[in-house]
Amino acid sequence: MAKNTDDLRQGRRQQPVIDAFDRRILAALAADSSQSYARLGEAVGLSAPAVHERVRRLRQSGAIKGVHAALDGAALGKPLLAFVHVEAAGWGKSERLMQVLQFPEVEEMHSVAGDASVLFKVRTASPQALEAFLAQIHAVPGVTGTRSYIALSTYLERPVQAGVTDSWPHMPLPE
Amino acid sequence: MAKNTDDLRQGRRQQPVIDAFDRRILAALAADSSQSYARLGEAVGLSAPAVHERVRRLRQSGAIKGVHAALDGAALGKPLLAFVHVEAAGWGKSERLMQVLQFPEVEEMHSVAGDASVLFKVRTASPQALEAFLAQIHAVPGVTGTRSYIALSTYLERPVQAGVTDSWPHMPLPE
DNA sequence: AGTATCGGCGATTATTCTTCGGCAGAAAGG
DNA sequence: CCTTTCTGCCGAAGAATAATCGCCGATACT
Repeated sequence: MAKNTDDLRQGRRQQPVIDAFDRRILAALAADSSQSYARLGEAVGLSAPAVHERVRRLRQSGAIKGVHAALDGAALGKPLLAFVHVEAAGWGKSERLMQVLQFPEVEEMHSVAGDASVLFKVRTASPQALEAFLAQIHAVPGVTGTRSYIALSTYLERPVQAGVTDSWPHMPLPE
Repeated sequence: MAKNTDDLRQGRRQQPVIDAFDRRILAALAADSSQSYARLGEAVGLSAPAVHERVRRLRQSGAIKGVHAALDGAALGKPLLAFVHVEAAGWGKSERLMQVLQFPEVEEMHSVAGDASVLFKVRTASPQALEAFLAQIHAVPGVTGTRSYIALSTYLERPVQAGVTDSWPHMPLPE
C-alpha cells in the first residue's frame, strides 16, 4: 500500500514532485505556450502523451495557473507604465482600496515591507489617466501619500521563470 | 488604387485599427489563451475563421506579443517576491547591469524617473538568494545603493489588460 | 519472489486549426 | 447613379493536433 494513503484519506494533497522533466516543460511553456505537445516532447525528451499527462498534472497542482496572451501596452493605447507606492496610516488593505483593482489599468497590487505599504503596477493611456488613478488612491481613507515611479524604458518584462539559480556566482560584497 | 499604396511601397506599416471586436478578442485571450477559436467567436459574435484571421493580424502587428503559461512562483520553489530599486551614479544602463537579466529570478527591469534609476522585479527561493542577487547588483560599477521592497501578499498579478478606462469616476482631490 | 503502483509509449479517435472559394457591404471613380 | 475594387465575414473541406486507451517495463513494498 502506498505510504501516503493516510494523507489522501484526510484530504491532504501531498506536494507533487517537480522533476527535471517538469522543469524543462514549464520553462518551455513559459517561453511559448502555443507549441504542440509533440514539439515539447521532442524538446524535453518525452513522447507527446507523456507531456500531455505531465501538463495536466502541473495544471491541476497549481504550478501552471493559466495561459495568457501577452499584449503590447503601447499598441493598445496604454504607453505609460508606472509603479505607485502608497503610504497608509494603519493597515493598508481596505475594502475601499481593493475596488481600484477593477480598473484594467491596474496590473499588480502587493503589500510590501519597506517604507511603503502597498505597491501598484499600473499602465495608463496618458499622464492624465495616471493622475486620475492617483486621485482614486488618494480618495481612499487612510492613505497619507503616494510616490510614483514612471518607467522610461522597459528592458525586460517576462512571466515567472521556471529556473532557479542554485549556485550564485561568488562575488565579494564591496567593502 | 488603395490610398496607402505609397506607405506600403516605402515599407511603412500603417497603424492597424483595433476595433471593438479586436478589443474583446484581446481581452478574452489575455484572460485565457487556451480556448478555441469557436468559443472565442461565440463570445465576441464572430465565426471561428474570422477570429482566426483577426488574431493572425493582431499577432503580426505586434499587439499580441506571445502566449505564455503563468507559473506559480511558490510551487516552483521561489516564494519570495521583491522589487529592488537601484540608485546609480551617472547613467544606469550599463553592459554589466544587463548581465543580471540572465538570472531566471529577474522578471522585470525598467529604468524609471523618480528617486531611483533602475527598478527590478525579482522572485527568489529565499532571502539568501535575494541577498546574492543584491550582491550582484552592488558589484556593478556605478551603483551607489539599493532599496528593496519585499512583497508580503500579492492581491493582484495579471498580464496587460486590453481595456482602457476612458471616463474615470469624477472625484475631487483631497484639499 | 510476488505483487501492486506508477509512469511512459504507441495507436486510435475526437477536436481543433487552417485554408479555400464565394458573397455581401463599403469606398473610390466614372 | 452605376460600376469597379477592395475588404472582411461566412460555410465547408482537409490537415494537424489534442485527448484517450490499453499495454508494457521499472520501482517499491510485502
